[in-house]
Amino acid sequence: MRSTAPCQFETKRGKNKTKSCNRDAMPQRVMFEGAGPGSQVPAHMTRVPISLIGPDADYSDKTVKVRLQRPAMCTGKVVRIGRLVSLASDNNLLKTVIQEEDSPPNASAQNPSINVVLFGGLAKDFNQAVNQGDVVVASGFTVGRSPTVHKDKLHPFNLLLSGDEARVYVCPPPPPPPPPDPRSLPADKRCSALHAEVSRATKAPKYTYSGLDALKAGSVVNAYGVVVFFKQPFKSRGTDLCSTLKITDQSNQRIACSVFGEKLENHPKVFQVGDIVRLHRFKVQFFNSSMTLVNTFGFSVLAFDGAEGGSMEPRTSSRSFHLDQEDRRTVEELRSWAAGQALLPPTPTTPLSAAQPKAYFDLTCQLLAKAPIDSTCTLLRVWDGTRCAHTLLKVTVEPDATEGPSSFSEARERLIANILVYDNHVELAGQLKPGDFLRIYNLRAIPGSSKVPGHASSHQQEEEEVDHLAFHLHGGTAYGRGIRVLPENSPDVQEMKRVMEAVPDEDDFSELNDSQLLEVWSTPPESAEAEPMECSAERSCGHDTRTVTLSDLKRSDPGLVHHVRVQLRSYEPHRLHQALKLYCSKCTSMEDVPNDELVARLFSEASEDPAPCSPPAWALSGRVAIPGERPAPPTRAVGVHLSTRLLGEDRPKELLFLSGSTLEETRRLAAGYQNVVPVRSSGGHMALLDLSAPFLFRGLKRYFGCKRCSEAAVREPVCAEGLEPIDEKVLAEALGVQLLQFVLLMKLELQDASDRLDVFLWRDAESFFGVSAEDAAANQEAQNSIRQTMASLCPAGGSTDLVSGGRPWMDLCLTAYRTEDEAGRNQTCYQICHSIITKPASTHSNANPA
DNA sequence: GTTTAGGGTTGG
Repeated sequence: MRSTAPCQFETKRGKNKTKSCNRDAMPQRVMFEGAGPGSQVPAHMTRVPISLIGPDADYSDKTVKVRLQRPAMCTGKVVRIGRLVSLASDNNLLKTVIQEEDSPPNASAQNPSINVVLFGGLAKDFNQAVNQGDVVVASGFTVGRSPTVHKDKLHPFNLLLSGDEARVYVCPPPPPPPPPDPRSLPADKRCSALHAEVSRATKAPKYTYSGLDALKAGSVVNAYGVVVFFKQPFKSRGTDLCSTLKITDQSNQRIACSVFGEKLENHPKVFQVGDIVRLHRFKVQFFNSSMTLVNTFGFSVLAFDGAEGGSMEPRTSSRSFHLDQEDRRTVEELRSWAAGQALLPPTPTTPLSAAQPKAYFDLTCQLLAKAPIDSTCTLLRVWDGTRCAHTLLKVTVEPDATEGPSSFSEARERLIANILVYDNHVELAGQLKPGDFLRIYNLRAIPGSSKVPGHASSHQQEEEEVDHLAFHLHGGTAYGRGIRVLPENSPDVQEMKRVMEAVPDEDDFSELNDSQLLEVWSTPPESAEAEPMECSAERSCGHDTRTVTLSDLKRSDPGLVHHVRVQLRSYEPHRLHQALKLYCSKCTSMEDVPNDELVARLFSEASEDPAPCSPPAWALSGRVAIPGERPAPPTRAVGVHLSTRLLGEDRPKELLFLSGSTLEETRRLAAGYQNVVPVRSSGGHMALLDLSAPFLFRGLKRYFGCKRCSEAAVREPVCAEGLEPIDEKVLAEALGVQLLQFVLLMKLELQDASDRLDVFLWRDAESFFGVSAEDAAANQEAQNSIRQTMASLCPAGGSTDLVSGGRPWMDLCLTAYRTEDEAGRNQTCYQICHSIITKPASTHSNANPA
C-alpha cells in the first residue's frame, strides 16, 4: 500500500478554524491521520483489493453479503464525494467512490472503483473530514450488491459502513506539486520524476486575488466571490451572450459582474445562489457609484459548489486550468464564511409537490418531452419524481409535433408538469433534449384555467380547468428567469434521481388510485346491484352416506357426517364484513376484524406520542412524502425506517417501517411497497402499534397479530441469503407476532320439507365459496363473488316457500359435533364441510325432489 | 482587444 506524505493534513485542515473537525471532539469513527495509512492502520488487518470485493472472494464462503470473517480493510483514493443526505436529525447517508491506487500488475487498464456508502454519524464525520483526492481506508464494512452497477458501471458491490465496527481512516492526498517558481529549486533537484509537474508549474502564473473591497477602476484583477444573484447566459443586444452575476466575499461588498462571450460553454456554470466563482482577468469599471467587473481577453471563470463539504471539482469547460491547494483553501474559507452569513438559500429549489399557486420558484427537473406551441411559446413536459398537490394543467398537442414520447401512462401523467416557456426562452428550449436534467429559474405557478396559444378552449374545458396549476416561464430575464441544463453528476440531480427511483412502479400506482377497494366491506347497501347468479352446491366428500332429511338428522347421534339436500332459508350476518373474523390457531380464539374507525384512532394516537423514538441500530431512518390524492391536501412527510441489510441487498422496497402516519397515509404508501409495518415510539424505543391495528400492510392486504399470544418487538427480519421473499410469515416470526388468520364465519338456516336446521359455515368456508378469506378482506372481486353466491342461494326479500320461493337445492355434507354453550350445557352443532358452490353456465333445475 | 449589461416580475 502506498504511504502518503506526512503532515499535509495538519496544515490543510488541522489549522482551519472554521472546519469542525477538531480531533478531540470528533467521534472515533473517522480518524484523521497525519501519516499515511501504511503506518496508521492496525497491522493485523488484511487488505482486500477493490477488484476482489464480492461474493467469490476467497476470504469468505458466504454469498451476496458478508461481514468479513477476519479483520479486513479496503483502501482507495476518493474520486467522488456525494452530498450528505440527511435522513433524520441524527441519521445521514453519504455515498463516495474510491478508486484503487495501485492495481495488481495484471489488472485491466483502468483502476477499479467502488461505491462506498456511509451511514449515520460516520457519514457526517466523513463529510466534514474528506476531500476529493484523499486516500481512505475502510474497515468493519459489509458488502452489498450495488443497485447502480448498470448505471455507474462501477463495482458490482458496494462497501457499506454502518454500526459500531465501521471505521474510515482519512489520509491526506499525495504531495502537491512543487512550488510554482522552478528557479527556487536547485538544479540538481529537478529530477526527472518531477519534470512534468515542474513544467506545468512554469506555465501556471502565480495569481493574486483582490478582495472585493479593494478594486481599483481601470485595473484588471483576479477575484473570488460567493454568488448572491445571477442570470443564466442570455442574448445581449450585441454579438454575445451575457451572464450577469453579483458576488460578495468576507468584505461584504456586493460587486456586479458581467461576462460576455459568444459561446455558452465559456460562461460561468453557476446553478444556484451560494455557488463560488473564481474570476481571472476581469476589468474593474466604475458604474453607478460602484465597482463592476467585466471579463477581458483571456479571462477564465471557475465555479464551485458553495456547500460546506461539497465537491472541490470546479465547473468549467476549460481543459486547462490551474487549481492548487491554496485555491481549495480559499474555496473552503468562502464556504464556511458564507454558511455563517446564511447566504445560501435554505431550499434552493422547490419540488413540484410543494409548488404553490401564484408563487415564483426554481425547479430542478427532467425533461420528458417537448413540443412547439407557436413562435413565442414552447411546451416542456417535465417531472421531478414528486406529485404536485394541485391538479396540473393538461395541454394537448399534436403527437407529430412532440419530441419525446407523446403520451405517458395515466399514473405517470399525474407526475408530469406542463411548462409553457415564452419569448426569449423559446430559442434555448429548442436546444433541449428529452432526458436532459434542467433547472428552471423563476418559474411561475399560475392557478386557474389557462389558455394556450392556438388552443382556444371551449367553455366546457375552461370549467374543467379551473384550479388547475399551470407553469409559465415568462419572457425576459428578470429575477434570473431562465433555463439551464444541469450535469447529471450534480448533487441536486443525484438527489432528484433518488426520489424518481423511489416512485412506485406504474402498476402500484394503479392500485393506489383504487383506494376505495378497502371500503367495500363496510359500504351498504349490499347486493342491491349484485346480479343474482344461478348457482347451487354439491358435495366434494367421498362419504358413502345416503341423503337424509333434516328431521332425521336431528334425531341422529352427534359425531357423524350427514348428507342433506336443502335450501338456504336465511343467514347471518347479512353484512358480509361481519362474517370476516380473525382466528388464532394457537389459542383458538376468534375475534372481529377491527373496524377502520378503531384502527384509524390507534394510528392517530400512536403518532401523537411526543416521546422521541430512537430507531434500532440496524435501521436507517428518514422521512418520506405521502403521495397526495385528489383533491389533495398538502403533502405530508412521515418517518420511515429501513433495514440497512435489505438496502445493502438492493431490496429497498421490500420492507418499510413507518412512524407518525395516519391509517389513510399508511394505506396509500403500502401500495408502493411490499411490506409496510407501522411503528410508534414507546419508552424511547420503536415499538409496534397496539395489536388491534394491523401490524403489517402488504399492498391492499392487512395482517393482524394475536394480543394474547404475541410477544411483539421491532426486529430486523433475517432472510437466508437474500433469496427468501419477505412475507407476512417471515415478518410475524421476526416481530414475535402470532399471526392471526382471516376466516369466514356464517350461520346458515337450512330448510327442507321436514325441518329447519342452523349450521355453521366456517372451516370449509373458503372452499365452499372458492374464495380465500384473506382475499375477501382486501379484494372487491372476492367480496362480490361471495355476495353473489349468497344472493343467489337466498334472494333478498324472496319467498322462503320451498316450491314457490325458487331457491336452489343444495347437496351438502354436514358434520355434527358436541360443544358446551356459555352456560356449560352440552349442545350439538353442525358445520358445512366438503361442499362447494357450483355455478352452472345456464341450465338450472328447480325441481323439488321431495 | 469593440459592443453587449448594469438584477427587482405584464403575462400568454
